[in-house]
Amino acid sequence: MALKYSRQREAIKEFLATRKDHPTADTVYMEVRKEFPNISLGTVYRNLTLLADLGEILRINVGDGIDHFDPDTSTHYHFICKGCGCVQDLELKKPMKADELVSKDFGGEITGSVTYFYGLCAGCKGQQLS
Amino acid sequence: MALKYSRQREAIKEFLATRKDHPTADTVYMEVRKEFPNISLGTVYRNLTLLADLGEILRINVGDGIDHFDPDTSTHYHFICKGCGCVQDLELKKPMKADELVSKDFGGEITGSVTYFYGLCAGCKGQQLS
DNA sequence: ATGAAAATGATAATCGTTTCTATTTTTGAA
DNA sequence: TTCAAAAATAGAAACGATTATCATTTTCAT
Repeated sequence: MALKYSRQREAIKEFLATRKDHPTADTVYMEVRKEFPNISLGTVYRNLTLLADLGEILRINVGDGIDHFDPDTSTHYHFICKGCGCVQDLELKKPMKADELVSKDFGGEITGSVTYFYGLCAGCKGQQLS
Repeated sequence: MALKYSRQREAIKEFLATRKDHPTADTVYMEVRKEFPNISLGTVYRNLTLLADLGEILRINVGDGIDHFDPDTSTHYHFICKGCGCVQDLELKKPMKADELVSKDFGGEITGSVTYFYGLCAGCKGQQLS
């Protein structure tokens, strides 16, 4: 199971690095296909999963039932627009220390947490009808 | 689109009310089938979706790709065990006011947020091999 | 250059969920 | 209590995202 180089995987990683909009596997497929016209959708899925397992990218679950991928693995938060469905990165005044908030009578062990924010993005908020 | 009574919907709602473990549609199906042997899986899905839309139950997305359902619609948090996959309710010392944390330069509007906690439940923590 | 290990493309399979349609229930009014 | 329209059902087919299969191609240490 030693990792071997592949041009397709490199193209997938490089494409994702240029995007801040958290594309889906299908979007990655459509774009990378411009460079590799007969890359397989299976190859895209396989490599996205591999990169996520290696910790080089993030797989995020925004609630639309489709996996999105994020090249930024640093601690940050996500906002999902209920209007257009777009996914944006979000700055917090101070990062939440979620595990410190948990009541002590919880018998298990907290190792992490994920928070998603919902609402209307700047664009959708502007074109709202009243 | 006026709502009409149905025994199946009532059975689904009643069954869900007895459970604190956030069952999936399939689990609900298996259980309700004991009372209605030829209830359809489609009926279960249709009613769970309807009840969630009415706000009588909660549809939760724990990251395993399967929708779970929660009869408790009050503000509370969820913990997902990485060991056994179970979903538990979680008490916080004080509820998070997530939207207050968002930086002011965010142009959109935050209407809500969801937080999931991950780790090992009490049971899985106990039987851990070292 | 060679061959084993890994990756690929193409396609089939899987699985949770939704949709379809003909039939049955519910419900309110005659 | 009948009756018919509206809503709900069972059963099955359809769907869409993802994963698995497998024969072929690519990578890379020797």
